[in-house]
Amino acid sequence: MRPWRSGPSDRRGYHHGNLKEALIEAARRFIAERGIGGFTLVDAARLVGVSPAALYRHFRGREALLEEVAERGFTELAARLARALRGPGTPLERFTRMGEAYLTFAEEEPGYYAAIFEARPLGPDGCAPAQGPRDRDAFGLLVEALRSTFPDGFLGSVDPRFVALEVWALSHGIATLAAAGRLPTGPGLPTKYDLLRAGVLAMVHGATARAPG
Amino acid sequence: MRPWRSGPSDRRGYHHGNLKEALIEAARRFIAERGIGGFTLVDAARLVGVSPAALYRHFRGREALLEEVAERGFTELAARLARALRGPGTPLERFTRMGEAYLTFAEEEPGYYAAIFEARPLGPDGCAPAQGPRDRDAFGLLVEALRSTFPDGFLGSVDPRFVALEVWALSHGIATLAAAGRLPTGPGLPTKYDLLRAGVLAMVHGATARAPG
DNA sequence: TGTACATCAGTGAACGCGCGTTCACTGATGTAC
DNA sequence: TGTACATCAGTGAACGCGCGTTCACTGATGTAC
Repeated sequence: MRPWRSGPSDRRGYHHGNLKEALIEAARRFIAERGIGGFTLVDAARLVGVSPAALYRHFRGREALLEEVAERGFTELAARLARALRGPGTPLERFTRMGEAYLTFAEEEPGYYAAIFEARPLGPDGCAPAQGPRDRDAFGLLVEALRSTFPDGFLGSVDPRFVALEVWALSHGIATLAAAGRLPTGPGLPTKYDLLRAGVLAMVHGATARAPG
Repeated sequence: MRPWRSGPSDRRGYHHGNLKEALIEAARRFIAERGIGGFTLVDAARLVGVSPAALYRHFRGREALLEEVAERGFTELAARLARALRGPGTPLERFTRMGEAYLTFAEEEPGYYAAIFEARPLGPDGCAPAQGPRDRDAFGLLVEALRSTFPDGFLGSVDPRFVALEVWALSHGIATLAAAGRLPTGPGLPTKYDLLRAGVLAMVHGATARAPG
C-alpha cells in the first residue's frame, strides 16, 4: 500500500505508482492524434516520463498495450450504449438515443474508437481470429438492444439482426467519415446526428412497414 | 519510342521502360495486403526489381506515390459508378446497382479504396486541406446521380443531398466493416449486398413516403 | 522500533532493423550532323 | 550509315533516424523477525 501515491498524476521519484494506467491513457491520446500507425511506444513512455523499457513490466509489447486500449474502449462504449438505452422514452426514442451515443463516443474518444476497430483481439493460439469475441459481443449487444427495446412483433417478420446490422453499418460509416473530416458539411446539409436519426427511422420504418400488424 | 518494350512485364536490362506504372501497381497490391501504414517504398522497389532510389525519378517521395494511387483509384471508382448508373432499368434499379458497384469496388480493389480514404490530396500550399477536391467530386457525383436518375419530385421535398449522404455513409460503413472482416456472416444473415439494397430502399422509400406526390 | 532481505518497478545503454532519402555515378537511349 | 554527344533512367552505397525490444543493473518498497 502506498496511499499517498495512488493519484493519477503524482509521479515522484523512482517508482511511478500508476504506470500501467498512465501508459494506457497516453496511448489513447496518441492514437487519437495520429492514428494507430502513428502511435509509438517511445512517445508514450516519454510523455509519461519513463524509460521505454519500463513498459515491459506491464505489457508484453506494443500489441498487448494496443489490445488493452481496445478492451477498455469497448467496455466504455458498451457502458455508454447501455446507459442510453436504459433512459426514458418510447422504444424508438431510446434506440435512437443509443445511436447518438455511438456517434458521440466515436467523436469524443477517437483513440478508443480507432483501437477497437483496428486492433484484432488475440485468440488462444496467439493469432487474430477472423471473428473475435468483441465482434460477437458488440453485435450481440446491438441485437439484444433491439429485441428488448421493441415489443414482440414491432419489427414484424423482419429479423432484428438485419436491422441491427443495418444501423450499425450506417453508424460506423457516419462515424468514420466524420472522423476523417470527409463528411460534407455546410448550410442546409444535415449533421451526422441528423443523418443517423433519419437513417434509423427509415430502417425501422422500412421494417415495420413490411410487417403484417 | 521503344515499341518492343512497352508491355507491362518486359523488364530487361538497365532501363525498366515502364517503371512509374509498375510502382503504382506494386503500391496498390501492397496497400491491399497490409494497409497504408504497412506500405513501404523499399518493398515496392524490390517487387518491381529496381533500386529504391529509382523511385525518385518518377515521384517526389512516398506521399506523392500514395497520392497518385489514390488519384487513379478515384478515377476508376468514378468510372465504375457512372457505368453502373448508365445501365438499363428503372431509376431505383440503376441507383441500387451503383451502390453494388461501390461495394464491389471496395472488395476488388482494397488497395485503391484504402488509398482514396487515407491519402489526403495536397492543396496548393502543400498541405492537406480539410475538404479536398476529391471529396467534393465524390459527393457531387453522387448527388448528380440522384438528381439525374430520379425524375423531378420523385424524392418529394427531400433534399437529394440528404439521401446521397445517407446512402454514401451506409455504403462506406458496410464496405469498411466487410474489409476488416468484422461484418457478421452466417446462415440467415444478410450479405453486404442485401444490406445495401435494403438500406437504399428504405432511405429512398423514407424520402418518397414523406413526399406529397 | 530497528534491521536484513526478498521483491519488484524502474533505469539506461545497447542491439539490430528497416525505413525514406541523398548523392555521385553510369549505362542506355535518342538525336544532330 | 556512322559517330559524337546530350539526355535521362537507372545503380549502389551511404546517411541519419526512430523504432521495438533485451539486458544487467539499481533503487524503492514492504515484510519477517
